[in-house]
Amino acid sequence: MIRNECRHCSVKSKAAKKLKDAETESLSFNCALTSFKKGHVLIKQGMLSTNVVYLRSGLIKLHIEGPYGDQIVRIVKAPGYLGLPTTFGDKINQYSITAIDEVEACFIDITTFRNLLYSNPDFSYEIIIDICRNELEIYNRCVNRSQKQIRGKIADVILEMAGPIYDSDSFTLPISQEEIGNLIDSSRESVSRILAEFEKDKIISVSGKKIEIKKRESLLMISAKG
Amino acid sequence: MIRNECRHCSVKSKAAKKLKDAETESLSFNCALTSFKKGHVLIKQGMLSTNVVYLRSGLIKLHIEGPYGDQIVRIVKAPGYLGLPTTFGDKINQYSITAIDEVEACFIDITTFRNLLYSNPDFSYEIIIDICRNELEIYNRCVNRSQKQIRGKIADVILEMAGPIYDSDSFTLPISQEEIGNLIDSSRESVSRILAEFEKDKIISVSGKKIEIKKRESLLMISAKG
DNA sequence: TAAAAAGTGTGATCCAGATCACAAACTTAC
DNA sequence: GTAAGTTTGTGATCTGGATCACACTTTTTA
Repeated sequence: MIRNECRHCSVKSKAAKKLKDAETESLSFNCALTSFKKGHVLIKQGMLSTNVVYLRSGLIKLHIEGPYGDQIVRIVKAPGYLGLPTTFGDKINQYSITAIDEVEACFIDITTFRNLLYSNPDFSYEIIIDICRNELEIYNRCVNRSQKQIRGKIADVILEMAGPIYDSDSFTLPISQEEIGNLIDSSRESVSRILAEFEKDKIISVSGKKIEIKKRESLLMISAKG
Repeated sequence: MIRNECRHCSVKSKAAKKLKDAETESLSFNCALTSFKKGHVLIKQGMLSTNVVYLRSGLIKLHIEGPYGDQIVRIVKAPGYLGLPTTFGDKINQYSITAIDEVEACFIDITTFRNLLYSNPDFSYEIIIDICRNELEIYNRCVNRSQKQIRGKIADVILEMAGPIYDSDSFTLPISQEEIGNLIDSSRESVSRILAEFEKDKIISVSGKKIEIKKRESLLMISAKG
């Protein structure tokens, strides 16, 4: 399963540029870049964790088992770090991370990760920026989830898949309709009905899990009007 | 309005201990600790921001104007930093921060704040821990908001007020019923009805905005069963 | 301290979307 | 390739909570 060794795989962009300076030593570590297939659980809610996950490629879902079943909080695309909160708090994972696509990732020991943060301000800075972005994303998602109705939320999911996630108007849904329901707080049946409706209105075409956007403007309108 | 000068007011706990060492210089800055009264807007959605806010004391609400009105994302108690995302992203505030209590805060220039992060790993580390905690909080809030029904959500609000926020079974609600609605995604009328119900069942006693918890176990039960 | 504005209580009505109940299609596994 | 499991489609019914409507109370303002 292991594909190759991934030296400094976590140190990218600005931080990476500084690898030549005095701090190089403390930034060096090896981690095994491993690939996992769809469905693999990288982080399991309720379990003790001693690693941060660096997601090199692929898609994951961050989901929480709530009082009434599983809820997908968000879908995250590589690259990025996962499981940071556990690095600091009580180390029991508060959520699960599951691959919803073929995924490449490596596990970085918490201590190594902490040293990295301490020894490299650029790295810390990047992490902070990253988490802040997440924070904004989740705030907006919260507002959308509660203020829009199903049609608008499904339009959003489709646009997000086409846009940030797959970068194409034609893509294969990486999750089931039930999971879409868990992502937008609605039932499997409603998702099915709305998708059928969109298809009937020639806004999208559906064949199995393949979706193609036919009228992007319509989706944008539906998304905007709540 | 200015109460006093607040040297190093942002550098607390571990980071503060290191003030004597070589990095002291870069950590030194003055900021005016100011007090604001209830309703004062510290950060305004849509406006350009060049400051991070350090909240020294008091309570604020973080709220977002969505497609269908204002939604309170969360209520935050001092101490802590506010408005971090704006420090990095496009500098346009994505949300508003409004005092819902008498509040003491100071504004730290973004550049100063960045230097602080760069020059002090302990400080960066604390900030990361802090943001991670927020992240978890907001994830859980998301799940609760969508999986529980009104009774459960109101029970949660009351318990949160009594617990983390005021540390007493008897407190004065810092927000209106309408705002509680905006916090838990429900209407003003429903909040009113549920509070009346709780009072009738002798779970709480209400007089104006004063609330006293009579049967904490009942609230916990209501919260738990969704 | 009176008038205006903001906040609250409570009934009556309505509706988006959940839930139920099956049938059909698609995926795995042996 | 057939049986078992999983995912989807679609009607019929039900319901939590929104919305409307209006009286009452508390707070703010001038």
